[in-house]
Amino acid sequence: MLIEERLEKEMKIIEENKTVTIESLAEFLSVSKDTIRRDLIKLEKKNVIRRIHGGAVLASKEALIFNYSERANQGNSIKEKIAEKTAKLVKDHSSVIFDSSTTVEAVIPKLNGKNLKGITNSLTHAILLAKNERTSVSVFPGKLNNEQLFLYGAETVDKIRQYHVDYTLLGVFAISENGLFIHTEEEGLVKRAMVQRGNKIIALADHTKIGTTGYFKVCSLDEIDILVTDKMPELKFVELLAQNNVDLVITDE
Amino acid sequence: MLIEERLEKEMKIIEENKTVTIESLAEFLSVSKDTIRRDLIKLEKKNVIRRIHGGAVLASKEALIFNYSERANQGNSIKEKIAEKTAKLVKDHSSVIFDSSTTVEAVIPKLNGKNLKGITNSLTHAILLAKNERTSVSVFPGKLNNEQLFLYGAETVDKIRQYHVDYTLLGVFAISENGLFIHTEEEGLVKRAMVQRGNKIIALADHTKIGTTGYFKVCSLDEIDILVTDKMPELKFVELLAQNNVDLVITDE
DNA sequence: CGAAAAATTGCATTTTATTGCAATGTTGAT
DNA sequence: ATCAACATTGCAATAAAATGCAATTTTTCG
Repeated sequence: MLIEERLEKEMKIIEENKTVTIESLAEFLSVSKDTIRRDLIKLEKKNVIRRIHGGAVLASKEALIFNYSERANQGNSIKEKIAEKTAKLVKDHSSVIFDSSTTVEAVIPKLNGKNLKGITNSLTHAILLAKNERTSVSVFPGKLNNEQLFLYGAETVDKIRQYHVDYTLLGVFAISENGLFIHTEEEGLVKRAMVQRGNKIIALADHTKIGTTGYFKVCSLDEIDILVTDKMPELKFVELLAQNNVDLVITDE
Repeated sequence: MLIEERLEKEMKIIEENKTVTIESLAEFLSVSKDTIRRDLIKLEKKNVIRRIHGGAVLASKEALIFNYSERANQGNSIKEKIAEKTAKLVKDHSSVIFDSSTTVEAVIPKLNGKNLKGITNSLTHAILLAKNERTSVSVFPGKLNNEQLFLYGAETVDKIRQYHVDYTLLGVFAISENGLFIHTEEEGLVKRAMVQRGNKIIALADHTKIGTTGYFKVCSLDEIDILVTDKMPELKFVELLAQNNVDLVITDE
């Protein structure tokens, strides 16, 4: 049986019964409990179930909140690797602004266990942050983008200006010698304000985004402190980063 | 049996009887009193019960609804009926403040199709509102309650004061001749500000909440305009509402 | 096609969680 | 104040979860 097929069967059973034991699933599907456990971990990562001692329950409310079609293809290893490295850069007991990108979102679960003050304009990020009980979360005000669930507008920008934090985590749409770019002004103005209010600016961008430009300029290269990416960029760009005092963190060794 | 299942059963029993002894729970569920004690500690941490010598009592009706019975009697509950009636009171093309109660949450899907400006301090409400494409949503800033995902604090209250809307939808914990009450100051201060900034205040309360009082006073009766509930209250209370110019809307006919 | 890389799976081992019991400390009704 | 009932704490037995490992299967390339 294909794994996907098995996961679907498991999901179906949990949906029908609201709860399930690992024992019963293992027996019903004729695989070991270990396999069931690993399956349930996968389902939990998609926020469709909640694991509990001895089994799992349906995560009805979570399911409502998170949009799975987008989130289903997790394990996007580039993003996960970047997230992993980034999480290590964030010291315990610090304050962090999280911008509303999906790369930044991937960082949040990796920060689990740290004592943080998290501030964000993304509703989904806020909910993920709230799962770490050691994190105190604040949310900026603003108009809500109904699709992507981030807050924006003058209110958001004004509020950001009242904060000052240790780190700003910035998801990047395009980065080049001309600076960092994003495709909408809406988000751009917010990101720009976030850059100005962070002590250490950490930009996250996979290699496909390096050397490209976009519509709205968020900031110039010298305004960021660290760039986390998956592959070593061209020498020319590496030198450019050095000239602008940007530390480069590469996930591939 | 899974622990979660046992906790649900315990909760159900407490819900029905308002109070319970450790002895009876231990016997009924065939586990030791020690286990019951530990379970009750868990439930107490979730703020749904209060432990007392020899047993436990229900913490508050509102807290109860937040967590457990919500899942159990989904469907045609009292809450749904109240939500249905409430939605009809909200005119198209109006602005609405939604407070963070689950009763108010139930109203949101029923507003689908209307052109609204929605403003809320609840992340889950905001996400539900965003599903209606004709609704523009704003979110108040503030500190996030990690359990129940609502925003609160001075920032929230300050921001509310900058708005003025056609309707405020208010979930109520207790209502009586003394006014409207909620069990935490955290939420109370926010609700109080919301009442002051709405043109028409619609309070939502099932019959069990009428004639009771709580810890923190949100406002007095004359500050609300409409009360939506499921059963006709005592004549005395109906008269009281009339004296305070509160319209009464009943779901049961 | 076919070899190398990656993923999957079950098993053994270590770590953590749950539970009941006993010893000791507290509470509260009379 | 007293004493029985209750609560708390530490402990040991058991069950489940996490981790590491090796065998097997599947996927990915040239």
